[in-house]
Amino acid sequence: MSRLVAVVGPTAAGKSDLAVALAAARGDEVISVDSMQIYRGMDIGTAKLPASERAGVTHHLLDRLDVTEPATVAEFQSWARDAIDDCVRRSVLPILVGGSALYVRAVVDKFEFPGTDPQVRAALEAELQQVGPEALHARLAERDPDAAERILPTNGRRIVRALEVMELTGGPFMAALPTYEYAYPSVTQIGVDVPRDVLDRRIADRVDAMWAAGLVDEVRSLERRGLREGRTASRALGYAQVLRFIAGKCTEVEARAETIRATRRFARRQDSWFRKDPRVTWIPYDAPDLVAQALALSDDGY
RNA sequence: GGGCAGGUAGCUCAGUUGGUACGAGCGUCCGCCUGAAAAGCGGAAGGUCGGCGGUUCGAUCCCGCCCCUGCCCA
Repeated sequence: MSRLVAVVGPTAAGKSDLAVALAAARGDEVISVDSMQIYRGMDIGTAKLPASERAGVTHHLLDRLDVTEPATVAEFQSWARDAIDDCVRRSVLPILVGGSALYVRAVVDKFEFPGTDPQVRAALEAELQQVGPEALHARLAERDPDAAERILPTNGRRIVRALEVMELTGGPFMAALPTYEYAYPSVTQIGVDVPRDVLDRRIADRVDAMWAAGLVDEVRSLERRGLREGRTASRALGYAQVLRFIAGKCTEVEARAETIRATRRFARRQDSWFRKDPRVTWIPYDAPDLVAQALALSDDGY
């Protein structure tokens, strides 16, 4: 019987600290479910907990990829499941911490990804550039009306993926998320609840702190390691903006302001994603007994 | 005291040669999302067009006065 706990919520809510506290309390381990902390060298901008603040708790799935390597959900899913199995085998409770909502669901829920093929993908993407999303959408409508119905004609990305899956599998593309169904016998999802105005402030403060901590230098050195060519890594909040600044496309002040704006937007997207999941139990971020409450919830699985 | 520019959506600004504000970007709110998800995409709500008076069938746009902001002159 494998149990697991997941700490979720928007960025800057305090998930990492809570997860460490939970793990430290019982000698358990943390599994990071984060699409950007997976990158080596992306530390400041991803608010990766420094080893010194991990209280000796083992963290899985940090620093796995090079900045030039693309990250993908499907791949991450299998890594995370391996990490979970590894913990379970040793009778350690895996504590997932994740702000990447789709990643969390892909790990925790029954979630299967059809394959992918670089060739097919590249061809479709080239075509998207050429003819635009509407034309591709029209084609999708012929071959898979249901999918076309669910995907807006302006969303090139999803249209390409749908067509790719069709070519690969010959079957239709499930253009909708699966129902909530855990892939493990006992899962506890704990949400860290922060009011928006407070969160907005925390985000601004954190971005300022990142700048003070040397984010710009971090990006410069990662740029030398190919960050700019990294498909996913180059898009990370803060990194994308600093890259623009370094390229002379905006001022440093603008880059920082834009990072704050973009992070807030992101936090709202995360929030609406996690709020939708009725299985999440929310705890106020400033509850004096936050850790105790979370521990109690974690025990419900016994 | 005089001159000039300006006062239009929460913010920065377009615009109407007088006929119900086509506004835009950002922000805000809401939603979608299956191999880029810290990505990608969509929808909505916001305005007595600085105030008062006048001209006019009708003024945000014309006239007068006033208030506010910035710059210049004295």
